[in-house]
Amino acid sequence: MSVKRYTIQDVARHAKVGVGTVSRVLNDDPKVTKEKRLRVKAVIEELGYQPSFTARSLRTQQSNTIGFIADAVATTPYAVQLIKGAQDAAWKHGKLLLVVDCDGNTTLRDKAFESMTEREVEGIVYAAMFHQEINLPDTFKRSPTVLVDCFDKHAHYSSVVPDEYQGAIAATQTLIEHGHKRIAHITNDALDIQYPAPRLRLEGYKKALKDANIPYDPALTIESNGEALSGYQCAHKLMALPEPPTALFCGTDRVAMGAYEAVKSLSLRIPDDVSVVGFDNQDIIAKHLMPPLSTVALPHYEMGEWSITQLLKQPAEPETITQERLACPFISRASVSMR
Amino acid sequence: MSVKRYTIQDVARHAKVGVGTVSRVLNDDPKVTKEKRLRVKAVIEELGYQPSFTARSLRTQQSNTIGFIADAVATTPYAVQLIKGAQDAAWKHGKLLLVVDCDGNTTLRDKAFESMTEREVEGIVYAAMFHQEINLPDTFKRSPTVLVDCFDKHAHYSSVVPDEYQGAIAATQTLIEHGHKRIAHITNDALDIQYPAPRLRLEGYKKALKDANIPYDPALTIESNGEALSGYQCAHKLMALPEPPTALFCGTDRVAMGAYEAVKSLSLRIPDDVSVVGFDNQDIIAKHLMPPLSTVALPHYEMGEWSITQLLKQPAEPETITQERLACPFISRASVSMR
DNA sequence: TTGAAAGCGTTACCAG
DNA sequence: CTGGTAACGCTTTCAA
Repeated sequence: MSVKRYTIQDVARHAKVGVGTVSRVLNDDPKVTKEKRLRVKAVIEELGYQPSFTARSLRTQQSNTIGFIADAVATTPYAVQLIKGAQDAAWKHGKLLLVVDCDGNTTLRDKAFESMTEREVEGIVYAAMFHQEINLPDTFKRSPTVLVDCFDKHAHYSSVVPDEYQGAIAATQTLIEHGHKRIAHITNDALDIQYPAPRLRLEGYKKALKDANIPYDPALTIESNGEALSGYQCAHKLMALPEPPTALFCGTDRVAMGAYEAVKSLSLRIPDDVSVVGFDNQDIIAKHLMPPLSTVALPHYEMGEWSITQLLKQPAEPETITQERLACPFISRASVSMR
Repeated sequence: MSVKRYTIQDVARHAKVGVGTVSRVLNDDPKVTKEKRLRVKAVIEELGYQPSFTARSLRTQQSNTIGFIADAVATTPYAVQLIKGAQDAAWKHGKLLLVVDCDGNTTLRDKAFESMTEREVEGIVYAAMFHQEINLPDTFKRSPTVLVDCFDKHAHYSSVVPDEYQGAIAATQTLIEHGHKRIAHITNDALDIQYPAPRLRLEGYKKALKDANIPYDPALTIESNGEALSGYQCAHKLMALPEPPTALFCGTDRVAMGAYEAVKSLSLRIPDDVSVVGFDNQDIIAKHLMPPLSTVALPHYEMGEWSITQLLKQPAEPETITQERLACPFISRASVSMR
């Protein structure tokens, strides 16, 4: 299978030049005569020579490799976009990603970190699979690291998270602009637990209401666990209210999926009788629901991209720790209509 | 940020031994006196010394790194399981994965391949995101390569694909065991295109019917494009038949999602009035549909695992090219009931 | 502009 | 058992 590899020596010998010259050709050093350059390139071509990245790394002390540690890819489809964004950004800089998913296992996480620093990665991005506070051991400070979809209590690392608050405002505002006044909100988790997403989404919802001078009616916000079944139940409760909502702002697309089921079971139509918007933009749900679901997107790809960009400019300004919030765009499909 | 790294020389000096000894300690070479071993270990600890993987790679000529090229991760949530399976298997052997998603772009794919061989990866796994035939340039033969969820026309590489045929048999059989005789099949793509999945699933369906002595009724198989809306339309056509089916075997979970919608719009109940089974086991759909969807799972995690295992045993038996088919287990949820 | 030679941090061989 | 030293394949001085 894998053939014997030629070395720079072989190339030098064949081209009858010194290794230094070959190296210079490889690195596009201008001070090589055109003639030798051509000769060397010809030999490289002929031999199918490929420089050894390892040797180069050792010599230059840079690996052109970045570590990507994912928290719990297994349970979420978001990871893909996150990795993709990071990977594309890395690729643009000629770097590759070493990916490991530690699946919530902190021992594995720390070992992965070690394996990566051993390989002299130029930095590490640590990605959680949903917005949360995390606690990294101090070891991580030994390598530039940036956090994605999570943040460190003590703000020791740069981080990027979705702007849930703004996203919720956008969703609610859309509903308001469509003439809705009784807008319910099904939260995507119990509010007494400490995840930021459900809380921020609720606050965004309230803020949009307030800005539109619509009084906040506590009866219209109801807690789900983020799953479809729970969404179904919540929507039922909501629609059974003396003065039922005309629009449902669901904390999650999955919840929206359940809500769809509920309003349909009541022989009501979406969006004619009730408008619904989700949160997360899980393609597979949002696009395939009938009608397709308007929702707000989590900027996973962008967060992945941002993390690498941030990492790569870190050496220049090592002490700049940035906490970034990226916008959650509203994706308009067909589940919202004029009241 | 990243601190100055100590070298093996530093450790040797501090411990007052030769570098060779330190190296031996690092590699658990038994012939080192306990005393020196301890002393060296203490110094390593004290200094926080980490061996340079790069230097080691250069010297030993092995990178302990495997390349993973994904075809089009972006459009599918399956990728995650695939990567996870591969990564877990690699990790067990002390290897890490260099991941790049080339998004269907063959130029990018070939460049990624090159970047990887430059880094002297020990092999490459190339993963398509759905079962298909592919065509890799000859360059790939320069490194041990194994194919996942796809295969090479000329069988130049080992490959692993899901056993769609067996999966379809399992699904259909389950329906038959539940007393169904009029079982429809909504294919998950036009059958005149050359993807293997829809064809094999159809064949499995026919085979199961035949084994149960149920005559195959062409009116009961109908072509969808694999999407929910199409599934909805197909299901409607099917249910409008003079003698409508009592069970729907959908070529895709998404199709099943549409089919659910259709049967519900007819005021029929699942599974009481009609049973439905899907294919793919897309958690996010299958688990959250109401009722939860019985379906057949694609063995993505296992395929990922298999690919690495295969790769790592390749050097031992370089000429063994294996074409593997992995079982698609039937996942029983709540959408099938006794007739 | 170029070739020779000195490292980069390991491992592995070779004396001792 | 151990220390010294020669590679591994490259980049980068340093003279010429």
